[in-house]
Amino acid sequence: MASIKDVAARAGVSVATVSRVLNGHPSVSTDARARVLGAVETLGYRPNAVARSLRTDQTRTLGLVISDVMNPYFTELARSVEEEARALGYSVIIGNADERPDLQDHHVRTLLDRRIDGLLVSPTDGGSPLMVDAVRAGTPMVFVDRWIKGLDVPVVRSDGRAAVRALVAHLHGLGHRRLAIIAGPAATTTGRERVTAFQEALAEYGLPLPAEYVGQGDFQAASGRRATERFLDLAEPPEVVFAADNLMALGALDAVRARGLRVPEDLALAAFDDIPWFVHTDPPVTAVAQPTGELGRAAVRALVDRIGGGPGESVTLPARLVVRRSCGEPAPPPAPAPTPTASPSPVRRSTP
Amino acid sequence: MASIKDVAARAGVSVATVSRVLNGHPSVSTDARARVLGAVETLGYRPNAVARSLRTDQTRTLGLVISDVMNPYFTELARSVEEEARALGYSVIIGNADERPDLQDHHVRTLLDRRIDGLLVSPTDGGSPLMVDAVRAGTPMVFVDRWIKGLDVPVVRSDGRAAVRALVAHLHGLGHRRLAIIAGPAATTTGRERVTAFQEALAEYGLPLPAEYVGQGDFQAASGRRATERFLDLAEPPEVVFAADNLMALGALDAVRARGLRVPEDLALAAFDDIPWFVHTDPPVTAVAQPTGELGRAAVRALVDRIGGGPGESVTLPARLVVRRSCGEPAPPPAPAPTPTASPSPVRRSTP
DNA sequence: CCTCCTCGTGGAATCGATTACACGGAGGAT
DNA sequence: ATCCTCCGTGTAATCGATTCCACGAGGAGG
Repeated sequence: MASIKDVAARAGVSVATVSRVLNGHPSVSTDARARVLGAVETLGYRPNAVARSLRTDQTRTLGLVISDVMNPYFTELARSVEEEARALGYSVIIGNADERPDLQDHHVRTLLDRRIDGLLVSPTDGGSPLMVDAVRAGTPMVFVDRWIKGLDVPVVRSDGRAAVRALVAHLHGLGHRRLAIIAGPAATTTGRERVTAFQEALAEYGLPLPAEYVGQGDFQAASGRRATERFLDLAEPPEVVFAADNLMALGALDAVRARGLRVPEDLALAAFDDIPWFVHTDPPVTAVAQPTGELGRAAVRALVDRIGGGPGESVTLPARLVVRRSCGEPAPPPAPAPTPTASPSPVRRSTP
Repeated sequence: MASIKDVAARAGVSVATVSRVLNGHPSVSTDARARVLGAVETLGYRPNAVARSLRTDQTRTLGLVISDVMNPYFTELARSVEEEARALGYSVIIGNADERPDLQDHHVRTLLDRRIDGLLVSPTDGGSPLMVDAVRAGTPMVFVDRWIKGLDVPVVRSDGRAAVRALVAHLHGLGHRRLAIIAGPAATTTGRERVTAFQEALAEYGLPLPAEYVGQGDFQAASGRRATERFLDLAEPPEVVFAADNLMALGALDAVRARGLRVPEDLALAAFDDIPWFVHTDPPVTAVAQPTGELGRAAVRALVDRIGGGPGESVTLPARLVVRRSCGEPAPPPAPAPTPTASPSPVRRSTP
């Protein structure tokens, strides 16, 4: 592989001049520039990013550590992050933590070793010492979706409270009174917040949330299934199950089907996180939709701002309710337009 | 951030000794080793991977360029690739080409600039000059799923012919005679192969595949929708549509639903690539399942072998048919076991 | 005509590691 | 007692870029 020396030799100039041409420095004669460019062309020279990074102490790379790539929500997040980063001249290295703190640490460590310029994290747990140290050591970091308390790190996330309130209103309007939730891990902010939001919304209608109506899940399909089975075994099972993420909703669907029951007739179902597949399930699933793409882009912008020495502002965007058939709403009439029915429920604009 | 010099100073040894301790060289006294390890600990030192890569000319990083991260098949592939790579001591940088040759080139170029040790590609098109040059220049490369003709690069993929034959047998047994296919882009091997396999299987039953029963898609949902609409507009529409990937199957489902028709009563549906969601769609979709995880792992092993100077053997694994309800098969009775019904159709072992 | 700037250029230091080579001392063989 | 081998260690070159500094040439201004 040709190096800058080869280019310099072929162009009859010094490596300094080659570097200047490549970096657009003004102090280069037209003649020298042309010769260098010619040599670059004929040699097919490409600068070695490793050497460049060592010297400049920047890699123009961002790290993204997410909890589960197989979760469509995070897949979409990763995609929007990469797009925005590319637009700003950065590459992204994705680390998949699979909801495992040890794997999360592995990826954070590897990313740090590679001297990425900044780190985007959706923490799996309450915060490992490693991550805390990295923040203290001054690694530019931004949390996305989930976050860790007590760290001075910008957070980019969505506020689902209004949408959850709209969901409860929708359910209440359909006559449902016994509502249950499958919670996420208590170690994650999203795991706790969604339960709180649900509980608060229920309170507005004078509805209780008994302990046996709170299932414990881990954001994976299997746990949603187990929790739902437990609900169905109750002396007085709930009429509705609200799953705190899309995979657990899938597990719930499994559980209902395995017993030969039907959604929504025997048990209604709603989910946090909307994904394209929910349009095509049997029945289509009512969900709280996050502005995933926006979140990813805002997170990258905040991180790049931090890297540049800025404050890196936190951003909170509102989620919205998407009503489909899984809670008992009559199906929309078969229309030429196949797009999912957006709910007419109130949608509040964010204030960052 | 502490460097090797700081460690050397604190331990009272030279940088060479520190390096030797870190790399497990035998020629270090127990005393020196202890002091170095102590200094590493107190300073929280971590070797700079950038500097190390520059010197050793290896990054212990693999590049993976896939056609579409939002496609669950590729997501799963990426995940298994990362797992196997991690087990072998490598990191993976994923590039998402979004089925766009220019984006694919962008990622290949970036990856090459970063001096990744090897490249795993599922080519979007017939092969850009960039990729051809990289191969000629000696970049260790392995194709996975799709490949490019005429290059001496190992290919890890699955052979769907037996499964497609089993599918056609299944359809024929259900009485279907007018079978259509939504093909992938002709520029991809998988786009062409799946049509050929389908056509050959039809021929075995003396069934034709008229030109108007071959829809042209691009592996994205929208194209599946358009192709299906065209089929439905035909004077004599097909009884079955076979989509060459899962996203186009989703589009087909959309199209059928948008007309107020039903699957499988009005139009049966089958797909190439099985994904977890097909169990939960309305109706559950019959699909040809690739051993995705195996493919990812085999691809990594082949690539690492190449990197080590080995030949990097090609691998072909058989796909299998998973029968569900979208073609008219009666639903399996609601049983406690929720796992998808595996077909009893013949499965051939591969010969690499 | 001399001085001073500006401009284009090259030499060399530098980033943080790895590693070839040299060297001094200890221990074994003769 | 002498020589040869290891062994542990340090010095310094090296990877491929960027960039500070110095230097010579040429033009402008006095």
